[in-house]
This record gives sequence, structure tokens and C-alpha cells, in this order.
Amino acid sequence: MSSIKDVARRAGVAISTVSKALNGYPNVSEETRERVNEAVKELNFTPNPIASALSSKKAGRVALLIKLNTKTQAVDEINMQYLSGAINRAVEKKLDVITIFFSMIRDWNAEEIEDYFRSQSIEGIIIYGMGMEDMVLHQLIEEKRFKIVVVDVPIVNETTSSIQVDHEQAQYDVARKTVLENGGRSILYISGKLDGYVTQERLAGMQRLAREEKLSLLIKKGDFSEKKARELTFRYARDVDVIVCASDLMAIGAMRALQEMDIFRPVCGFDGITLMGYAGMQMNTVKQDFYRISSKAMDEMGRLLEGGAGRRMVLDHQIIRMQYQDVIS
Amino acid sequence: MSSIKDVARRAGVAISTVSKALNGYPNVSEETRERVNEAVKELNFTPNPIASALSSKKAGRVALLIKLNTKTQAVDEINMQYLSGAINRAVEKKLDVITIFFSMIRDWNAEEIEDYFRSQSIEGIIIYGMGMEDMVLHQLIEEKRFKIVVVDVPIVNETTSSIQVDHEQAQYDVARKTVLENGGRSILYISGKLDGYVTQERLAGMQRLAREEKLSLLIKKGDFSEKKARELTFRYARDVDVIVCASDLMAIGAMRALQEMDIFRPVCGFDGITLMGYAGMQMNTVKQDFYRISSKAMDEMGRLLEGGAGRRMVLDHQIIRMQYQDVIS
DNA sequence: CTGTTAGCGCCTTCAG
DNA sequence: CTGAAGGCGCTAACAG
Repeated sequence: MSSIKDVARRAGVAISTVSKALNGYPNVSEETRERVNEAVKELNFTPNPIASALSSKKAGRVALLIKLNTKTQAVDEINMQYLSGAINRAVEKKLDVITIFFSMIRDWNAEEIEDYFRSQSIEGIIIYGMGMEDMVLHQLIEEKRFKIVVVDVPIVNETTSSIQVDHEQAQYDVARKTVLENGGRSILYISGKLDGYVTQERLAGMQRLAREEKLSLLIKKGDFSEKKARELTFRYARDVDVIVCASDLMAIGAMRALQEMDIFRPVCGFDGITLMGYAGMQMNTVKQDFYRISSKAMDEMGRLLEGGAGRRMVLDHQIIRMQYQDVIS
Repeated sequence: MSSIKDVARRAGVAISTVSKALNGYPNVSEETRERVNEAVKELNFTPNPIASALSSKKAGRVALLIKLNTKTQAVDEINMQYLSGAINRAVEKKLDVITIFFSMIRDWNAEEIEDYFRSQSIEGIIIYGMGMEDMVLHQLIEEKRFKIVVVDVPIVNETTSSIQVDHEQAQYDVARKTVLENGGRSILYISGKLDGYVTQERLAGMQRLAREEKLSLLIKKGDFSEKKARELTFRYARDVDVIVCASDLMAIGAMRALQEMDIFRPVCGFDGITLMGYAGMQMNTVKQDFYRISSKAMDEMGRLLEGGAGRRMVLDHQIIRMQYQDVIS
């Protein structure tokens, strides 16, 4: 491993000059810059990021904080999309990324969490799947000691940006399409967990549609659980014309229940996960591009780290019809 | 952020003494150790891993190299299990982990890959999903410049350990159970990609069973593709009594084809993924505990980093019957 | 058992 | 535009 010193000697310049040349400082003549670059090539030199971080006090490390659903791995594909989107983008931006699972810090208080991140030289955190009940995370955001990007949570401050699709509009769109395609005046809406931010937004979208289209709306809490959606469907499906679910998983549960009841009701979901196809069902759903959302989140993190202020970002969504053919390979 | 210097002053000892006390060196009196610990508490001190890494030249960083299946996200749960198993274990062992996707380094040559890892101060690599065709990875292993743990690839040298379940035996077990439960003398075996290591092992297990039980065996290449398994089933299912697939995904494809053909043949899979349940099928499969495999891989990495020699590790497996009830939440 | 002294590889003023 | 010098926070011999 050659060091910057070797490069300096090889190029016949001082160490500091090499540093400047490599880091694109303006005050280096084109000639020396070239000489340095040559030396770098010849020695196959790669700068040591550890030394660089220590010296400049900028590690450029960001943590991806992910909440794994322990109940079902069916939605792992969402997290995997999040991970790959963020990581690939981070490589391009030369940021260092570490992945942290929620379960690890679940029982820590805000101070412990902060210490841990500090001890890991982490400057930024991208948070996926945060709920209203995650008090310590709220605290972390409020304290503004880290640059934070929250996905699907509408909180913004000087050091915090938020990114998400418009859940209200998306829920409105997918439900509207489903109702228009199939007809029907009464709807069973199976919502998510009440402490989730997106739950409220999606619910609002559904309510707006009901208001505008003068539909009767029966709202039940499904907690994003396939099982609950299944039970709710058994109980209420006969009384309504259409079933709108706040997640694909619940939509699958509802659909299965309908099959067992041997009655038909149009169902729509939310997320656009592959599983949908495997479950052998066809239905409308909202396709969120998790990979892209996460890429953008990392871009935004780059901005924050460079001193930008927090802001709100809303990405677009699509309404699609998912089926088996789409997922088979 | 207080530094070791502050702690030293506060405790009234030298910097190096603090370092020794904190890193559990033996030659520090109980008394000073206590004083140091107190000072640490009072100052809320957390050691700076960057400085430590630079000084000791041990970053303790390991990379998780993961091959994402771009065709179907249905198996993301496997990778997610791998990731969480390794990461959680790494935290306990105070190792730094970064995740790297195969796609990123796909077109690099061995030297570029090595430079990249070096530049990232990575000392160890855990490789998931490596195939025989991945020449650069083989080169990386042979060059022995990194500590490597390969999952599901039986290669071992001084700096490389391998870890996996006994695929030969597992395939034998699951196929045997399925044949015994259902009867039948002729088998269609839908194998994986021929350039995969596990493919060969599983095939060998199937062949051993056929030999021992005097079964007739029709072997077809399914490439781990659900679609291919589906096509092969349409074509050959009528001629056999049982269908054994080298992966759950292919088993699902086979099962669906059978449903469309409206004939029954027992099918068994391999992996034990949740999707199996969602597909609404019941069948025998091999349950691999990916989380545990990955934890063990990280343990083994710890051993290698401390100077241990590479070795082969084989974990146990289970034969289970997976069904919808098992996966619903 | 404790303190002193060099660095680790790089960045960053500050003179020249 | 270039070079010298002083750290960043910590570890690791080596003296004492």
C-alpha cells in the first residue's frame, strides 16, 4: 500500500500538494496536477479514507435504519429495494453506508442511540418505516445533531428532510380506478396501523374519494396484517361492493377470504409487491418505486451533509394492475 | 466529543494507560482501571474508531457481497436473512460491516476489486451466492489477500472458510421423504443452474437416492427459474410419479403447471421460503436457516481476522412441510 | 504497573 | 502556486 508520501516523492512535489491535487483544490497548476496523477497511476495509489476521515473530521458515513417486519418476510423485497437503492447511490457519492436494524436499538434511549452513532462516526441517518410511536427517533430528529432523511414521515426541520410519494393522492387514485371499473357505492376500507404516518394519509385519500363520489365508507383497522384483513373481510364483505386495502398484504388476505366465502368483490391494494403476483391474484395497486425513493433519499442526504437545509420531497406513483405473468421469471 | 486525552487528565493518568485500560490489557491495576472508567462515564466518552483504526491499522471492516436476483424479488427474503444475521452478529463482535451488491463490481477485474476493497479498508469479505462462473471472485480467493468466508461454495484455503448446509444430504432427505410418503418409482428432477455449486451437490443427493431406492430418474435443467420449471413440468410430468425441484421457486412453478394440467403429482422444493406459503401450496421442502448460516459466517470471519486458518463448516438442515398457515401473520 | 514517545496517513493553515 | 509543520485521536513499543 503506497501512501500519499510515496506519491509526493514520485511526483517530486510536497505531500500537501498531492493532497490538494487529489481533492480538486483550485490552487494547483495543471502541470503539477498531471504529474501527481501520473504518480498515482504508477504507484496504484488509493487514498486511505480512514486517515482522511480522521484528519478532516469528515467521515461521510450514513446509517440506514431499517425496521424489519418480524411477522412476515413477505415484504422483505421492499427493504431490499430500499437498501440497494441507497447503497448504490452512496457508492457514486462516495459515502460510506452502514445498515442498522431497528431491533438492535429498540430498547435504547435517545442518548444511547446518539452515543452509538457518534461512536460509529455517523453523521447522517436515513430512517425507513418510522412510526408515530417511535419516540426516541422523534427525539433524535428534534435534537438536530444528525442529518436525517425520513422516508414516509412528513417531518422537516433544518437538519431533516422527508421523502415519500403522495399517499393521500395514491390511495385516492387506486380506489377511484377500482370503483369506476367495477361500479359500486359502498366500500370497506381496511386501514393500516393507526400509529403509522402513511396510514393517516391513505385514509384521508379514501375519505376524500368517498366524499367526492358520495360513496358509503366502512372503515376498519387492519394493522397491515393479512390475518386481520382476512377476518374483517369475512365479517363485512357481504355488506359492501368494493374492498380497498391499505397494503398489498392485506389485499391478499381479503382476496383469500373472499375465495373461501365464494363471493366476488373487487379488491385493491397498495405497494406493488411481487408477492401479489405469486398469490395468484389480479388487482389494482399502487406501485411505489422503492429503489428510486431510496436513491433520492441518499441524494438528499448528500445535500444535507453539504450543509443544505431540510425540505420535503414528494415523488410520483403509478397505479398498476399486477398479476402472475408480471413476476414470473 | 471528549477524547482519550480528556479522560486521561480527568483520571490523572497517562493517555496510554487509558488506552490500555479501555482495551482490556492485563497490565493495568484494578484501581486505575476504575478511575479511568469513572472518568469515561463522567465525560460520556466514546472512543473514536477512526483514530483507532488508523493507529492500529486494523479497521475490522468486513464487506457482505450479495448477488441480488434481478429477475425476481421473491427470494429477497433469503438475502435479507443473510444480511440481518451477519449484521447483528457483527455488532456484537464490534466489526464494521458494509454491504456491497454484486452488480456494482460485475464488470471489474480482480485488481480493480482489490483496490476498491483496499481503499475501503476492508479486511474480510463474506460472499453469498457465488457461482462457478465468477472468475474474479475465484481469483480473489486464490490471492489470499483478504479473509474470505464463502457461503454455499466448498472452497477452503489458509484465508478462506466455507460454510453451508449439506446440500447433498438435504436433497436426499427431502426427496426420500416425499417419495416414501407418496409412493412412486419414477422421478422428474428439475435442477438448478449448472454453474452453481449447490446445484451439483443437490443433484448428487438425488442421484444417490435414485440409486439406493432403484428409482428411475429424469434430470432436467431448470436454472432456478420458475418459468422453466413450469415448462418442464408441462412437458414431462405425465411420464413420472414425483417431481423433485432444486428450489422452492421452481417447485411453485411446477405446482402451478400441474394445477393447470389438472393432474396430481407430489412435488418437493428446497429452501423453505415464505413465498411457498403464499403461493397456497403445501409441500415438503428443506428449511435452511439463512439467518443462522449468516451469523455463523460472521463468527467465522471473526476467527479468520484474528489469524485463524480457513476451514469448512457444515450446518444442519430440516425437512419441513410448509403451508399457508405458517406464514400468515 | 505507568508514562513517554513515535508514528498511522492525511488535511490544512500559514509562510515562502 | 508550492512546501513545511502541526495536528486529528489513538495504539504500541519502550523506558522507567
